[in-house]
Amino acid sequence: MEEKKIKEILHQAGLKYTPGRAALIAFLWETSRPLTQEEISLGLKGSGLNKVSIYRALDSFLQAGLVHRIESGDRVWKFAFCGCGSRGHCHPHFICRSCGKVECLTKMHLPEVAAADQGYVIEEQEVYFKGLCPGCS
Amino acid sequence: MEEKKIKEILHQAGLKYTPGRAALIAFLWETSRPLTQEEISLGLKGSGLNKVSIYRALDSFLQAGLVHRIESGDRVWKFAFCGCGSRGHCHPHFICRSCGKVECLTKMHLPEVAAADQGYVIEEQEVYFKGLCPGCS
DNA sequence: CACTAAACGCAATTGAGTTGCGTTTATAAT
DNA sequence: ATTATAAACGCAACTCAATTGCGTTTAGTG
Ligand SMILES: [Mn+2]
Ligand SMILES: [Mn+2]
Ligand SMILES: [Zn+2]
Ligand SMILES: [Zn+2]
Repeated sequence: MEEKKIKEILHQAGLKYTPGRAALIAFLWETSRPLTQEEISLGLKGSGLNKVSIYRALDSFLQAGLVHRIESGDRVWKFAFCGCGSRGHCHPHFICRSCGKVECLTKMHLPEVAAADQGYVIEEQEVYFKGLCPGCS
Repeated sequence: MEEKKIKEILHQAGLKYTPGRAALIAFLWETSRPLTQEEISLGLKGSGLNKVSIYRALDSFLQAGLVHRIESGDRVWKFAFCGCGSRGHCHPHFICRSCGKVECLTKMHLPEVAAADQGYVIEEQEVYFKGLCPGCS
């Protein structure tokens, strides 16, 4: 992603532009798959942020609706860039039980939620498909 | 739940009958809502199992398909009794963003999964609705 | 250039869940 | 009933992803 676009995204979210955040966004963008903090740290190598700063940047991105957060069963969060603006999820995710990889199924859209029982207000939904990915099946 | 039924469930799962496990199953059964280890400990008071033993019992129940496990966003697992036998989930869950309560939407059934892209094997799905429960809306 | 709030790095902390290990108990064979 | 054995249990110590505190640096504004 071009620096200009990243500057625009951060500015629109009311966040300061920093080299670390730019690298983080670019990396999430090009990977286009939910990543753990550790994967991000490895991917960014020296040019990147501190572990704590990665979590804090991702938190602010999450608040701003720039990323979404996945918990795929092992109590480790994964983060993916998401242009959709919604704070929730706009597509289902696939989780491979063998290699643990998580994939955004961006081609699929979540159905409009049918009104639930009386009194319930449904604001967002989260859908996971679990099984084996092409590499593992 | 009657003791006889619990004995039968445990035997069928290849697990020993113990007072602690019986109390655990009975409590999950009567609560019929996903509970954390801490909630279970509080609910069972003195008559119950040690924290570690609760986790170990729940693990074996999970393997046997007697319970299912929910991760509702705060990195704390919740467990609910589930007679359906499947190791996965047979219904969606509702998560209240205000009070944190989780509910099994047993009246709703998960749709048959449409065959995904080539190579993917979908074994189970997990569906969460997030919003406000009747008490919080 | 000066100012300020936001962002950052490091070290220490938190807490849900796990592991090791010695003891107890359910279950089935004798 | 007695014994044998594997499963279940309790306690203490541990793991490790994520958080917090705090002093320092930096981006953005004027
Ligand atoms: Mn996604
Ligand atoms: Mn349920
Ligand atoms: Zn895989
Ligand atoms: Zn609520």
